[in-house]
Formats: sequence, structure tokens, C-alpha cells
Amino acid sequence: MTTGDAARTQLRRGVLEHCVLALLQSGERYGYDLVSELSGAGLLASEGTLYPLLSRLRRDELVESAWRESPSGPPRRYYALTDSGRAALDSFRHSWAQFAGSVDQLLQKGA
Amino acid sequence: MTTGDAARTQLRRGVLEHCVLALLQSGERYGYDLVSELSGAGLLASEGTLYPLLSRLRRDELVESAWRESPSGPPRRYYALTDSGRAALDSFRHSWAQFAGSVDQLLQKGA
DNA sequence: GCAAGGTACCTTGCGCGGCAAGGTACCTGG
DNA sequence: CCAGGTACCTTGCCGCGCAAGGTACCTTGC
Repeated sequence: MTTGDAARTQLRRGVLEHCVLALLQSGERYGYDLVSELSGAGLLASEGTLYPLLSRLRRDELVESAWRESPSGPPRRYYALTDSGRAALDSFRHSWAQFAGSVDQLLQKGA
Repeated sequence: MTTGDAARTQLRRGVLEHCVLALLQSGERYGYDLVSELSGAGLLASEGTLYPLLSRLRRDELVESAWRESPSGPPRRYYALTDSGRAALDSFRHSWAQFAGSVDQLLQKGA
């Protein structure tokens, strides 16, 4: 891995969940697909993280899922946002903006 | 509290530690003082979080501490950055910028 | 002179979420 | 036919923030 390993791991907490919701905004996606995108963005370190997360999102009814056959390979479970999911995402965007603002300010204060 | 309670709590993970380091940049501070500043900024919910954190920072030699008497009230433990602390802070600034950038981008993608 | 309340430190028990490792099954390509 | 990519999932662990609770100092007011 690049830099800031341990630090990154902590940063992802709580963010990853909402990043998944954000990715679902533009249409339904399946897990393995999300894994590669989030890993690429440096927001996910292990597959083993995402599937339990998706289960939680289903349990909390922020997403709903449907099995579809793949043109090649095993079947995929596709996820889509529910209304609650969209609401949660909007709410998080505010929290994030505010939070990130505070942190930026604090980190620069006398840099 | 305002909004996004639970979300906020998760967001603070790993950030708080480095915010403390950032606050020490401009000179030594004592715990109770940090508590009020960080609480004010919405980055800390409970006193009980900070003291163990400060112990960790001491253990990892990112800060050093010295007891000083207070003009009024019980003695205070003042904390100051070590060289390692300054380095950790610099390193975190990069991680944070990169991380926050990724998140911002992802959250806006099709907002 | 003593109780009340602010200052200042610390500890304990808990829960949650990300990580690593491991496991199953499907399907294609050599 | 089997090696390897696709795609799903589970289990055990660890670290950090939180809430609640605890000690002691010092001032203020009655």
C-alpha cells in the first residue's frame, strides 16, 4: 500500500457506507463491481468489508437488492437506493461538508 | 446535538488524534483546554475520549508532557509536539487531503 | 468554616465497523 | 479437465470513540 495505511483505515469508518450509497445514485450496481471501484479510489482495503456492509444497508432498508444472471460467470446481486437511502445520503453530505470543513480549518491553522 | 450524530461519531475516528497534534502546533496546551476547543468544533463528544488518546500519543512519543501549576485550580498536564509528532502530522495532512478529495469527488458524482 | 460548583485529571465497559483470512460455487479458456 | 477469474459470503480480531463514573483541587458564597 502507498502511505498512511493505518490512518486511512480509521478514516474510512462511516464514510465507506455512504460512498456506496453515492455510487448507487447513478443506477444499480453489484457488489464485486463496487469492490473494484472503491478499492481503486483507496476507500476500501478488503472485499470482506463490503459484503457485511451491504447486508447492513439492506437490513436498514437503505438499499434493496435483486439477483440477476450474469452474461458470463456466477449470478450477481444488484443493489439500488431506496427513498430512505437517498435521504440518508443527502443528510450525510451535509454532515461530511461540515465535518471536513472543520478538519481542514484545524489542520491549516498555523501550518 | 444538531444532526448526523451517529455519522459524526464515526467520522471522528482517526481524525481526532491528528487534530490534537494540529492544535499543539502553535504551542503547548493542556487536556481540559483541548477538550473545550475540540468540543466546540464538533470534533469531540466526551471528555472520556481525549485522555486515553493523549496517553496513546505519549506512549507513541508523538507528544511529551509536563505538569505545571495553575494560577487557580488543580495542576495541569501540558502537552507539546515532538519531532515524530510533527512528522506524523505532516504525513496525515497528505493522507487527509487525498482521502477527503476522493470522498468529495464520489459524493458529488451525479449529485 | 463548610458546602457547592467549576476546574482538571483519569478509568472502565461497551459497541461498531473495517481488516485479514478463509470458504463456496459458477463459468470460461487453455 | 483443471486453473484461474468472477462473484458471493462468514468468522475472529482490534482499535477508537462514547457514556458513565470517579478523584482531587481550589474558589465562592452563605
